[in-house]
Order: sequence, then C-alpha cells, then structure tokens
Amino acid sequence: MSAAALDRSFAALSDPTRRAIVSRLAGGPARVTDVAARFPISLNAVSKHLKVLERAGLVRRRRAGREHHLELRAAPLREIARWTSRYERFWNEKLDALDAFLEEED
Amino acid sequence: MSAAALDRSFAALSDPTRRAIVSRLAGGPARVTDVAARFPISLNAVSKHLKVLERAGLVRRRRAGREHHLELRAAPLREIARWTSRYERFWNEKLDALDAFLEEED
DNA sequence: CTAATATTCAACCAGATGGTTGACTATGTC
DNA sequence: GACATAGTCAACCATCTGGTTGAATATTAG
Repeated sequence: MSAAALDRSFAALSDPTRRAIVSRLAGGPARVTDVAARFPISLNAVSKHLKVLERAGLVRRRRAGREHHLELRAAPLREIARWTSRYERFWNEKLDALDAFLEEED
Repeated sequence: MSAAALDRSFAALSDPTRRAIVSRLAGGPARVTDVAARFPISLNAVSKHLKVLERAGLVRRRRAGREHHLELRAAPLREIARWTSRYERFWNEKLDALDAFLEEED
C-alpha cells in the first residue's frame, strides 16, 4: 500500500463522525440520508465526510436512481492493522516496563 | 479509550513523516537531533511532529540535561489495532464479493 | 566567561478541514 | 406539468496543519 493511501486512511479515521459512519455501514449498506439521520450535522456535512471515506477507499458508492447506496470497503482497515502490527512487540506493557528499566540503567 | 484519544492517534499517524519517526523510534530511543537527521525538513518541523506524537501518547520524552530522550510508547497503536479489528469480518475479499453479489440480487 | 550545542517558542504563510447556507441537478410521484 | 425527494456543488468561515525563519532558553565544553 502506498504511503499516500495510508495517509488518507489514517486521516479519514481521525474524525469521530467518520468512524461512526464506518460503524454504521458495518451494519449494512445505507443511503446518504440514512447515514445522515444519525448525526446532528447537516446532510451536506455528511456528504463531505462520505467523500473523504470514499477517497480513502473505505466506502464504495453505487448510484441507483436518485439514491446513492453506500457500502463499507474494509480493505484499508486491514492495511492499517498490518502497519500497526509491525509494532506489536511494543504493545506489551511488560516490555515497556523492561525498556524503561534498561534505560534507567545506563 | 476515549474517542478524542483515538482521534489524536489516527491523526498523528496520518502523516508519513510521523510514521517514519515511529519506525525510527522502534529501533531504539533517540534524541530530537538524531530523529531530525533522517528528514529533509527543519529541526523545528521535526520538533513539532514530536509534539503531535507526544500528545497522542505515542512518544514519551525524558529530559536529560539539554537533551530530550524520546522513546516509543506503542499502547495507542494497540488501541488502533483493537478498533480496526472490529471490522475484521469485512477484510475478507471473498466476503466483500459476496456482499456485492447479494446487493446485486435485490 | 565565552562559545557551542540541544531544543523550544513565536510569528508567519499557504493550504486543508469541518462546518454552515443557498442554489442546483436529477429522479420519482401525483 | 408540478411538486417532493436524494444528493451534490459552490462559496464562505474559523480553525488546524505542516512548513518556514528568527529569536530565546538551557545546558555543556573550552
């Protein structure tokens, strides 16, 4: 995955509304209006958020008449999980503590 | 983990320079100057990036005289992995294909 | 004491972001 | 045809971002 694509994925998910949209779409496809109904912001704002998610490849849109059907495309999430997993070794609290101890020593 | 903390973590990692800093610190602690040496931007710019990472809890700083020792704190990465793992079900390409098929049907 | 080193702070700039409102396009319904 | 519905586009605004340069602060070295 290109660095720019990872940029877009991380950036897209750095907004709580957009993460909530992802969560919503995990429950099944929806139209723009359906998604917007959940949020206290304007439909236009939701439309913009969807464009960001779409550009990051997290949402796919299919036009059906005047309605746009949105579905979750989770492949970028897998790339994020893959990136973070490179640092799994550091997640362990005990390892963190050991590192701290070793640094204290020198 | 609070939504705001997740916001900060995702946002911090949406920049390629900051991801490279994380990668650098995974190789061991370093001073600000050491980190900055790798990048074609000013030391000041790196200093700002470090502040962003620190605010997201991804970097811890210990002052030792005039030097600041930086170390990776990967706990926020674990939270990100946890968040993305909620959508593991959707990562599977075959499932994506199935979903597409089912939608085509109605 | 002086000079060099490590780092931050402050001001500035261009461009992105997240929100708004108002107008527009396209499709469906009566 | 007339009206309602689904959605975008465009302009605007305040704030954030990533970078710069120049000055300030602290610590170490000569």
